[in-house]
Amino acid sequence: MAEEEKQYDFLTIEKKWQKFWESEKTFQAEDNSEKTKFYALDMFPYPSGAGLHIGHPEGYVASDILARYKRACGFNVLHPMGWDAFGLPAEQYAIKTGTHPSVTTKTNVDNFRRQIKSIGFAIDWQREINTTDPNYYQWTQWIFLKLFQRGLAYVAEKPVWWCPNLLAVLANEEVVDGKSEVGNHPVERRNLRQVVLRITAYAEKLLDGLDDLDWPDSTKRQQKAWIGRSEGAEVEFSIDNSTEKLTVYTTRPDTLFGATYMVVAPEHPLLTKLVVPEKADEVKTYVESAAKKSDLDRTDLAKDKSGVFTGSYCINPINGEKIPVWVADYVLISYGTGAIMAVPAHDERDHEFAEKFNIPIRRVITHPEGDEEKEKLPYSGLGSMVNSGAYDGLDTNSCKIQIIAELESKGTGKSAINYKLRDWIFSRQRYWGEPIPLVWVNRSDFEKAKSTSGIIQGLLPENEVTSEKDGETLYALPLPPSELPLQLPEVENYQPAGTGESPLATITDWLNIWFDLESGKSVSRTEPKPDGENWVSATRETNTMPQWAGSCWYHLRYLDPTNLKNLVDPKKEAYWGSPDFYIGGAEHAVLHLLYARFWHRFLYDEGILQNPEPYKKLFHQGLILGEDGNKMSKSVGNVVSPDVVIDAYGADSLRLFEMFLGPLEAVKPWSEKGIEGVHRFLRKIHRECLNNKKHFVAKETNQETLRLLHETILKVSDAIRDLRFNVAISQMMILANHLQKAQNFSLDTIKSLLQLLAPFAPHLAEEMWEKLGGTPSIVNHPWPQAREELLVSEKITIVYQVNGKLRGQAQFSKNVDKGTVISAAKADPKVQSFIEGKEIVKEIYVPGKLVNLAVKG
RNA sequence: GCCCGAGUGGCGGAAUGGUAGACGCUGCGGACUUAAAAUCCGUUGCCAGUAAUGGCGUGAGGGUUCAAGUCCCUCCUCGGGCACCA
Repeated sequence: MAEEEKQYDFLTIEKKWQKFWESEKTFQAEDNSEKTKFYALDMFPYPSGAGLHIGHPEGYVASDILARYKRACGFNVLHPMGWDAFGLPAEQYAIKTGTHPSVTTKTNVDNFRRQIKSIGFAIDWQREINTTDPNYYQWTQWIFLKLFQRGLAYVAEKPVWWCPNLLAVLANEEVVDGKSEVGNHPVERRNLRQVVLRITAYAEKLLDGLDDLDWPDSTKRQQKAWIGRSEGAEVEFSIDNSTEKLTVYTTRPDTLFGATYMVVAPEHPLLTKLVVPEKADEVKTYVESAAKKSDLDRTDLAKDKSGVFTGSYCINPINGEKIPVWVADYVLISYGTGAIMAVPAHDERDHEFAEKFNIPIRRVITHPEGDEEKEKLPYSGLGSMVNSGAYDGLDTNSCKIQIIAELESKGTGKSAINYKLRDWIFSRQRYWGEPIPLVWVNRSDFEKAKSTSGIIQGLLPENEVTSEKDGETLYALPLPPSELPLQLPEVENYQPAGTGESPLATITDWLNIWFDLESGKSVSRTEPKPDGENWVSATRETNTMPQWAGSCWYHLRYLDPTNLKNLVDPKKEAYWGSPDFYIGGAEHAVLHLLYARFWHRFLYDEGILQNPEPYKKLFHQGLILGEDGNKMSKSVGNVVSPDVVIDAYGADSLRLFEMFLGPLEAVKPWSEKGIEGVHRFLRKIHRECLNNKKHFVAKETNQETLRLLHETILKVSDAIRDLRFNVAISQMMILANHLQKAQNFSLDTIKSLLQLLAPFAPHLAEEMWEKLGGTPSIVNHPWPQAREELLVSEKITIVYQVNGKLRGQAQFSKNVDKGTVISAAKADPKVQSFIEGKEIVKEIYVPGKLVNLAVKG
């Protein structure tokens, strides 16, 4: 019987406490609380069919430890979970099997929820959200309409990745090495009608906002590079024998005297006017071949530059020099003005091009240290100006300023700022996404909408949004909030239209509607036109939103997940604010985190939120690799499922080991043997807790035990705050090993250890806490406080070094003076053998730590 | 090519400029057991030595310092990001 009781029956224990937490609502966050809030957020998962693998919980365990720790410290903690459930896999499964994506999604969510619950997180499940729930996505649509109203959404033909196999347009991030990320199919470029969000309008704000964020430096750097701000000038070149002007953007106006040719991108609007008749055929062939190349080909061939002379010349505004204009695909139409002045002496790309086509290379900057003649070109650094007329002798930076001033005074240039950031293509030609709540009408109905008083009138952007369809210009009208959510219609076939339109384009009774310009109501055109003069014929937008949309604002919905009137109640938003801790993979460093910042800042500018930034503190957990050191993947067959691990060792062992594996941010391999180690540790805790012969009720009497306990409290608390969970666990192991060896120990001691352990291994901690007479839940008991005065012992060990090498040590009372220690060190026989016959040049004493004798000879 | 980050035993990893290798895994030896499992005890960086002990050791080389895994410079390897953005 005794034997049986000592078994660590983790499966029973874990189930028991998960039930307890659920029925007692232990982790329910309070909306009206006097307490300080703590909001821990995980990047919510896409519920795939494959279920959770061992990497998913890593971040969740980390945030859970913080959540439980903060709770024990008296905070009102919010730790929610939800599902980013729109996305391609469910849609592709639907195409294959005809199963509605919502069915697949529900199955997958149920499985993910079961798995996550089995790990025992302190999650407030009453706040669970799902981006595919119409009650959720109506607010995603609502935010879109706000963006539309403010002129931040428009429609344009955009070259996008088209995958003939998936029959879908792919986002850049879904294309890896010229293949689709899903399925690895070839992709090509195609111009398609897209809804676009004007994120570039927020470039400056998104850049500036980074400074105040407590984020990993590398992530901030990535966002900075992605936004890619540069300062320079726009310079206007007149075209010889033409009234047209060619404007270029350059970051190096100082090198203007070194411009020996110009380049326009193949797509440049002035190109046709620049080409002289003799060159027409050659240029036409070149432009056509460039158009056939994808961006990938164009960058792949970066090493081999190509281009054609147009036959035209520009006039350099600074010196009147005539310089030839070329067309070359190393200049991108999408950046700057799509044209450059080429300075081969001081730009690597221009240099390569000039060498290939024998264009003159003129140095205008000397290297500050260089022997001018021997110096290698291109040189892109700073120096002093030469061959630059009146600017000779100036340093690069002042030359920049003065040349811009001269151009400005002549009206042929001005300083300018450019960004690499492009507008965000926000539409997907797919079924399984949020429908975009716009309808399209003809010009006269649009004019009528503008002059019809009613709800629509007030929701129109300042500049109309138009789109060409079958030669006709259509005008976008928004649905009013009262018509949201615009739900996905049922379809029979999930296959995209194949024309580059989504499956929604094939559902004519959903697509074609009567639309009331006054109320924004709509009915299918399969019905008779309703009475009233403001009903017009319209078609719905058939694009759906990208998966990023739902995740742009989910951190807000957790604060108020069931609110039907507002995206979030302002009072709740004021209390909870933004997450105090946000954890997720570094793969989202740019896209998700930039898009979410954009939306959040926009909502802040709209006065809906109190704070401009969504995620003040961000952390990326490192990847967990397979036991073989490779990335876990089905094809390699090294995937470890949490279900299997929990079955064999329990959720507590899983949690503990994921944290013990190494630093949270590090990439580290899984190890089956390793989890046995932490499992043994838990068994040891279990055994020591139940070994009541060793327990006594009075305060801890063993000074060493007491000291070690408080050292452990201190170290574990610090380590949790610093997210150094592996170190925290090591320290608890040290204490557990000590208790195991001790004759006996106080109940206080072991109960304190259980409290420290509770955030890591909550089930076992609860069970043992209860067995030792504590009232559950353990998280409701205040976190132990370290008595630091106990950590200063009466006796200190001082180390003797000779020339920095350890040669002995001795114990002293803690108030010992320098002289005593140094003489003791010199008297030490071992130390003596190393200083004998040598001259002591220096005596170092680090109080309480060591003596170092520097000797010579 | 450019910008980051990281290199510590057989392995995962610890170390406010101050005793390198905590803690865990593995291996080895032992206790308990009829035996095994579980548990416990000891040991485990390398070289020399029976041992005491000594020498060497944090990717390589140099430097700063009484003292360097830690700071500085150069280089190598690995990982991540960007990559014709003028």
